[in-house]
Amino acid sequence: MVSQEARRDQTASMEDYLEAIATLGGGRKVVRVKQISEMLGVKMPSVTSALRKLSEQELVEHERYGHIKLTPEGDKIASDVISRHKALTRFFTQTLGINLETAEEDACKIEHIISPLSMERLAKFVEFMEACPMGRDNLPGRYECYLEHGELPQSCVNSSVKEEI
Amino acid sequence: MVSQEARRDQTASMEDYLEAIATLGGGRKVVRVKQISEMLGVKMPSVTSALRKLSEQELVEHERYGHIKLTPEGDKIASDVISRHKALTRFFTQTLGINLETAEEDACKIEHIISPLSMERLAKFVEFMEACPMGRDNLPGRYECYLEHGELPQSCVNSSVKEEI
DNA sequence: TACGATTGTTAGACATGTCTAACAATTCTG
DNA sequence: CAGAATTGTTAGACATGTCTAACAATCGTA
Repeated sequence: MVSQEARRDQTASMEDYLEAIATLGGGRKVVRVKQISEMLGVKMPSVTSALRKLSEQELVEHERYGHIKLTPEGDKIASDVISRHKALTRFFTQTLGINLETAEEDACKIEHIISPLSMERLAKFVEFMEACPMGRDNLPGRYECYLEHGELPQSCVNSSVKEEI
Repeated sequence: MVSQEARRDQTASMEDYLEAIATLGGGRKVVRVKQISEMLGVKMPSVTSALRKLSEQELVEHERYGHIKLTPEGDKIASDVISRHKALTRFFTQTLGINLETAEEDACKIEHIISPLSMERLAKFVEFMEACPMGRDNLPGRYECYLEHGELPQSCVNSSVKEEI
């Protein structure tokens, strides 16, 4: 089972730019340099510079003072980054119980460096936790309990398993 | 519950150097520039350059052609990085079933960028999976099953839950 | 102990990606 | 529709961390 991801030969920075453009341009909205700069927390010249590089690679269409638009190839990479981002965010929020803000921050960094294999497995794990009748309900509960007490007292062990079977 | 980690104001690179020195110097063994360069896959001048920076910050003791040794402060940071590395590796191998090599590679990158909160929760999650009588045994099994079949058929659901209660 | 091999250092080039300052194009509005 | 405000670009400095090439120190051994 080979996953057909877009080629991952972009730097973390360039992936961030592609991701931002895809996100901002979602509903065919016009994408502006300033929006990108604000979303990524960089200054506008950094965006201009990145757009030039991405244009040279034909991942973005951009002419001076003009439209910013992903090419099909750029969009493929962006979609891939976004799907990694989503899976990671779900893992952090749903499995680990992290707040959304922190989860997004971590996802934003890890999405660029995690191996394709680990990414695929992690995504599957999240799916599993959502699909599994035990995992969906009991496991997070038991994990919560573990977080609170630092161990699994008998009451805790018993309280959340039986009714699921 | 505030975890008292070493301050995390080092770059990923510098953390890598500290980690390598700690690992190589484990049993009071002499640490050499060449070993560090091989372990990290960089050339020797990169190591020399890094050692100078770390010396300036008093995280490493190093004089020209001389010993390489972590200061107590450097050792604190290194230990912290190593503990993150171990927890991440355990997560990837035990929870996700990733091979050790890939797990180590991913751990090596993520250890530098994951937030303290997510790191703490992830470590707890691994502990939980090991401690939980259900998690330890059944959950990985069911997850394996899910990996293989892409869903949770009834037989799969039933086969690994009942006997644990 | 002196020479050759190995290890370590220095100097300086290079790649990436950021920034500020200055300038240019575009757009809004009176 | 002209000037002001906003947005975008260019040029060039800077930080990080890598590399190669050349040189220096150390070590093992004949």
